[in-house]
Amino acid sequence: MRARVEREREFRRESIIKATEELLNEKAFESITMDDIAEKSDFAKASIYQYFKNKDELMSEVFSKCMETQCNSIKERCLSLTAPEQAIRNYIMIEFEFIHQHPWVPKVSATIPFEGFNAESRLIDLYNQKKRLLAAIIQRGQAEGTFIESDLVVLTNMILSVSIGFVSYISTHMSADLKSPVTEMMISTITKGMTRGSSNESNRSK
Amino acid sequence: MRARVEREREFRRESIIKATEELLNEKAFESITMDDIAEKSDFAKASIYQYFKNKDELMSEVFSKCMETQCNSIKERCLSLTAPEQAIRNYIMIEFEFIHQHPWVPKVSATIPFEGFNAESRLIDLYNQKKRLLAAIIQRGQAEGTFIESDLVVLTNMILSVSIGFVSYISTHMSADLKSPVTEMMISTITKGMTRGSSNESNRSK
Amino acid sequence: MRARVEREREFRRESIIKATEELLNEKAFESITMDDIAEKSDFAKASIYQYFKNKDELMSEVFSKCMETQCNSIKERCLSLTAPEQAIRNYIMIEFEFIHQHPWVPKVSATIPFEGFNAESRLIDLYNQKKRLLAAIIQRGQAEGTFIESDLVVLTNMILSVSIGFVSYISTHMSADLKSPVTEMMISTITKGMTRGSSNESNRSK
Amino acid sequence: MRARVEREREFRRESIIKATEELLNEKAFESITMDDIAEKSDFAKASIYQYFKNKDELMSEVFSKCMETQCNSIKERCLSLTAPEQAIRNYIMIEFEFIHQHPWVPKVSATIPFEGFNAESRLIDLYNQKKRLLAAIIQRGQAEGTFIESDLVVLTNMILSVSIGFVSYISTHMSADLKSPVTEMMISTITKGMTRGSSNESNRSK
DNA sequence: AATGAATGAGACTTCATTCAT
DNA sequence: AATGAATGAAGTCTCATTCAT
Repeated sequence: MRARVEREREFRRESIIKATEELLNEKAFESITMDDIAEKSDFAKASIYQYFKNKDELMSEVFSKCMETQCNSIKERCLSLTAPEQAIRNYIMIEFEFIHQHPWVPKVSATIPFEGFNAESRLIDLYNQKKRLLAAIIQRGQAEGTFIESDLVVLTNMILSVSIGFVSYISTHMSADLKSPVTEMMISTITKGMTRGSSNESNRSK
Repeated sequence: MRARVEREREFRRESIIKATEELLNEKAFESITMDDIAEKSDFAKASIYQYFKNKDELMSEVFSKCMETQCNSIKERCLSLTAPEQAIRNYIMIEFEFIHQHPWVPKVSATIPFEGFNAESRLIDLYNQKKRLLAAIIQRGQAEGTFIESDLVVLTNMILSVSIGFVSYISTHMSADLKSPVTEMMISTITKGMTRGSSNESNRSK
Repeated sequence: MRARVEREREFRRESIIKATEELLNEKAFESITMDDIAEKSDFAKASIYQYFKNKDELMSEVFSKCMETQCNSIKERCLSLTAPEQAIRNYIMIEFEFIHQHPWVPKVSATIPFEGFNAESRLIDLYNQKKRLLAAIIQRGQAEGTFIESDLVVLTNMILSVSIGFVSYISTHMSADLKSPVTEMMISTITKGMTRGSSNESNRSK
Repeated sequence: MRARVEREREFRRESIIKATEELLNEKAFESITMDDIAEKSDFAKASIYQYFKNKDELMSEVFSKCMETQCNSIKERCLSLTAPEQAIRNYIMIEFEFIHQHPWVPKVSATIPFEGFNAESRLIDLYNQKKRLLAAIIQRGQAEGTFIESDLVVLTNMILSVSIGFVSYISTHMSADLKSPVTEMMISTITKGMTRGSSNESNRSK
């Protein structure tokens, strides 16, 4: 009864989010209009305001949805693992896959938080959650003596940033193949960069 | 006589570009209005159109100016060097310094070329020039046997992308200090990643 | 249901067209602004863009509407007639009446097609249709031996032009009375000019 | 001394007028900008304001110049003639020639006086002068019994208007040849229309 | 709940005219 | 006298949001 109505409402909300995502793959964040979204989602423009307070909220929701999914993937495929090295590999792989499904994210991330965009705290929370998840992986690796002992925060931020860089490479220069040797090479480089006894032999020997 | 007038005109042009650059540090590319620029540059809005045909041209000019400067730096500080490893270090350092002076660039780069923005070919040319310069550095390193022998194009794109990642790190997490150990660490990581006999021992041994 | 909404929309569209027409009686085509139209039609400026893509389209529509009406009048009151002489008289009378209701037309016609105005082909089509209708009248008159045998195209264009001249007279010098002897005199002059055996006795005798 | 300066000033004034005239042949009256005129006349835009108070004055001057010339022609070639019929023929011929040299005039005339254009009284005076000249020709013809005896004012306005019509034909459909039989035919039609004993035999006999 | 219609606010751009040298 | 520079006012068009049914 009530439940079904509620479920339907949620379904329509989702379909608007989906339409927006599709648009994000086609054109730049700020040049997407409510008209675009209305057309793509097959709702009247005014109807969208029954599901989202305003454009900013809608956009927040779109981004949140993505990051939520990603956070869940990280939890599932990285945190439970015993081997820290493999966990990091998986983490990077998740970033790669992610970019594959949401190629517009790097563009948008680069401009968020930007002035005038009232990201709800939820979005920022999610970003921090992802960071904490990554930190947890690294910390475990350090505890087990697998990873180098640099400052945890620094290391986390670095991995995060390097990933963005690689991901930018992926989204710009590679079309589809996540299994290509280039991917493997990049993953290796990052992993080695933080594993004791591989790329940091020199450091160690000092 | 003529010369002075010309110089003054150029000076005013520059000051508009400068004002725009400052705005780019404050807000996103597409939400900067001609009114903003007018106010910041202390001209009447209409006056700006005496120096730039339209908003796009002005923006193009701002970007071009930056990339030109950067290309020149690369030429000066990387190409003449004998040691390829040092050249690469310098290249990365230039990227770092650059981001220091133009923190808005990564945000903008991530969204350019974006739909609807008619970047003049000059902008694209400059981007390609930078790529060619980097390729030249790498090629020399490969020729001398210093760098790993992966495909030149792949390697170039990778360095470019990784730099963007690091640079994104810098712009997000570090305030000012280019001399911090973190910077050094990042540079090392990249450099090692492409130098024979260090991070790629394993590859070599294969 | 659907039909009423549709009808109402059409009604509002018409009312904008009407407001524009009224303005055309007050000031020149190019100095009418969208603000003028908005005020006259009692819509917000932005609303007008829901009914017409842009100013040019609106203007085209206004012109087309007029010419369409005129073409229909010609069809009704000239083509079915048996006597060619009467048909021509009616044609001229229609031009007179037309100018009475749309005094701005000669001013606008004189400047259309003018540079920068993207008249849709529809407008040009209508103009040509009117020409063809007139030609048909004349041709019949020639076939029946009533009209002089000059080249059809030349004759058509001439009548068209002379009408413009007379109409310009009407719109400049006469206030309202279409039944004045002057009108009759002008109609006679034109009609005689093209009827065999009246003004062209001399030609005939050659 | 002074005189030469004065003469030079006049010369430059003329050259601006000439440039404007040329532009009038290229594009519509209201879309000609002071920038256009500046470029065409090889003056700086600001300089034009040293010769003409504003755009309207400049335009007035251009039109006046033309009409002045035409009035002079009429005086020379029509008023001195003894035969009224020939005088009218010449008058029409002058209109034709005029349109040949200033094809933009009909377009402009059709929109003058238009709102917002402050034609100085001089322009209107000239227009009235032309009218008086034509009236004088007709009056003489009537006095001598050559022309029909309709009301002088009406007849004058008619001729004026019909000329505009023919001239519109000329400017639209004929390229260059003023000597074509069509021209002759049109002149004949008008002349006959107002000469006793030709096209108006029927009237007379009534 | 859904939506066609309406709109205020604001974006970019143009242009006649004035200012300052 | 000549002109490069500056600009207020105005024009066209867009868009997120609200209103009314």
